[in-house]
Amino acid sequence: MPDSYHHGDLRTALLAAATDLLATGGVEAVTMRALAERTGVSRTAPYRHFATKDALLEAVAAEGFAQLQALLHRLADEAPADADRAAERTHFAAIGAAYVRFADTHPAHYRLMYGRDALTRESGSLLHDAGEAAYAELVRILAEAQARGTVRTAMPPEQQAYVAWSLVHGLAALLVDGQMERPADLDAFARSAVASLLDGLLA
Amino acid sequence: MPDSYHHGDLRTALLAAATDLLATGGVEAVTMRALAERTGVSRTAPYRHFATKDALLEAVAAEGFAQLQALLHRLADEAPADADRAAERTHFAAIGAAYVRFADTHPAHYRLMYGRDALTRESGSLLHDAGEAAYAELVRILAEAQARGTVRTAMPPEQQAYVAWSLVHGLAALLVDGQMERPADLDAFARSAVASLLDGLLA
DNA sequence: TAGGCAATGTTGACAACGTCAACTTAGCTC
DNA sequence: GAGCTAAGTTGACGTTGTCAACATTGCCTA
Repeated sequence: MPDSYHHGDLRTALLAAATDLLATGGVEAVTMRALAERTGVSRTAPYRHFATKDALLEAVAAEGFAQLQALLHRLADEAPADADRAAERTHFAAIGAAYVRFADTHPAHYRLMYGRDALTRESGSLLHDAGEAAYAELVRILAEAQARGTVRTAMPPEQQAYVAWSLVHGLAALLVDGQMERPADLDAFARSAVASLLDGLLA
Repeated sequence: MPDSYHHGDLRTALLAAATDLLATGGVEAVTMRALAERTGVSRTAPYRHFATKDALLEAVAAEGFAQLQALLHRLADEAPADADRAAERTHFAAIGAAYVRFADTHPAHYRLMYGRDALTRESGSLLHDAGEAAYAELVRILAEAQARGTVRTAMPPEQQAYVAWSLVHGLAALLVDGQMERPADLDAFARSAVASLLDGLLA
């Protein structure tokens, strides 16, 4: 029912529009008014669905984390059945590279996910939980590998996960923030970086 | 000469005030008007010294990179004279931990340094050069170790530097963005993370 | 089937902010 | 001392986030 007084599903439309603007023009391009115009609605209509602009951005960021988590989950399930250590190592490297590729594909979105003010990140918040879930996925991956016995190390999986996460996130962040010269073969570079770390963790 | 029409050294005062506001209330607290008030000057006076707010923030960020570079430089020169590989490993780990500590001590400043829009990061800009210099410091550290022969690896130092930088930056970023639960002993955690990576790079 | 309530959307207004234009002041040079 | 220029001031404007008051609709109930 176009042109009706009520939109139908403004909330979803807003998130979609925000994601779009984000990809096109960065966070700065995401303004309440622009969103309203894009969704064909008046300036303040979005406030019926999001208390504040920050809340809306938080929801967008949370969506990003959900996607990322789903990606990791999918890849984790593709673990080689007959896992020897070398195969597992390669598999991990592939996951890490996929993580970096995600950031590389959605740079503005990725920045938003991690750039939100730390204050809006209190426990129980949408964003906190979404980020936590993505991290848990990493922990799970490492814990399963330890349980299978292909990977043995002194560090508990939670700690390992932080270290591994730091590496891929750092790589992604430097790339996305334009701080790093883009390697000729990003995928290969990410793989070898993760592989190196893995070798170290297992030493 | 207080209360005089001319301030004397407004540019410096502005940078100091900005750094202060940044530490106190985050980037959001840094507004042109607040800076003017802090330095006892009218709203638009800052524009005599910085063409735009972005330019001012860029200068603040560049100062941060300079500090970070100086820190790394100082630590690099403290390399153990009779370097065997174990000592060198410990030394690297200490540098990495210091890097993380820097971010932890000046969280908002650190975020500003890396969070500037990639567009303002063109070659030749203040910020670009400052970041580049800090990175060059890392490359130098690793190149010297390779030259001394204590560290041997297939990767060229520039690439190694990116990997190492990714790890410490990732750690710092996760911490500063409130995404990581703060480890009980941050310093020890950072050290062991860097040490693990090193082991891997040398394998 | 009519009435009413709650959800959703609209218009008008405001304050904060970045920034431009026009004007003023002070210090230094010739 | 005259005057140029760097540095500072006031006034104004457009953009943005957001509040308050009002309008419209869909749906639930009597």
